[in-house]
Amino acid sequence: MQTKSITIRLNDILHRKELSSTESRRKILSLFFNSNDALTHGDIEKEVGHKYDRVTIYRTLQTFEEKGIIHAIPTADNAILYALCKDCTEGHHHDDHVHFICTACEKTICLDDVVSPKIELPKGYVADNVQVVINGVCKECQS
Amino acid sequence: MQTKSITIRLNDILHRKELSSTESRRKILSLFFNSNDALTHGDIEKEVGHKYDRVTIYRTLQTFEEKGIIHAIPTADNAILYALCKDCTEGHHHDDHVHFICTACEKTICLDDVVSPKIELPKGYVADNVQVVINGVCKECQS
DNA sequence: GTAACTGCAAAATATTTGCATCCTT
DNA sequence: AAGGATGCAAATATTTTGCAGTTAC
Repeated sequence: MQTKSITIRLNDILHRKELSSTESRRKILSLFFNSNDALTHGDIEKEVGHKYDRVTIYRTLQTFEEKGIIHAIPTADNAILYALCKDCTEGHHHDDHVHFICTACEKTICLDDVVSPKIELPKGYVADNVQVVINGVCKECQS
Repeated sequence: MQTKSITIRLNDILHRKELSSTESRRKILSLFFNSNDALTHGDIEKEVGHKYDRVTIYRTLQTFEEKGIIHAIPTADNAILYALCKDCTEGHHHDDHVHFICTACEKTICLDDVVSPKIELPKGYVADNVQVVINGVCKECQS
């Protein structure tokens, strides 16, 4: 049975991060797995309706980010976007891939295979990580 | 007299963008000229105290951004940072330089001379603009 | 059983809107 | 004088905090 094995997988992820496997966490985590694009707090709230408290969603996203399950994507407007991490560990994110924001469908996508470039900085500056966000038109929206 | 010539310069910028030159706009614009790093709404509010209404600051920042006087810098936390534009026109920003966020002094700096790299995207994706935000330690904060 | 997690209430903070008044041109 | 800009009040939205009750392990 498909559903059961997914639940096991979610349990597994949570336990590896030393988080207890609760219904709300499994549900929110599954939303990320079922979505190709990044999600905001608002997106999640819309999806789950009043099933879970808004505060729980805030706390869950924060916990997931701290534990390296999801990462925040910088955007110029005020919404914090989150997406699944590939290889992040607690307290240390390795999301050195490019994020693509489509101006047509408004979706934000992790281009996991496109790594951030090395950038030559002026003398005295030391880079820790490089975040790249590209605006444009995505594959799906090309006419 | 120095002060007067600065005022003239601010007037000039505002008039070129077809904005009337008001005290609050000149003040806020001058803050950007006097700051090396990017500013948030909150920074500006702190600087001007209760001299101008909070709403005026919101509206001024929005107007400045629309007119291409300042640009918003994407960050992963919830604060929108603004910095002066170099060559932006109304409705079209050309801020293809790198932004540097120092993890020590927390300042965000426009590296105007470091341009965003060309990035090879997967088939079907078309880039409009490339935003690069680098976290690290800035020149001033190197021990 | 116990520590961790959630829901509820409420506080704190941030942002937007409408409208009357004032200022720039 | 006229249109645009500001200030104030208030509505709305967002995020945080404390605490009591519930759940996972």
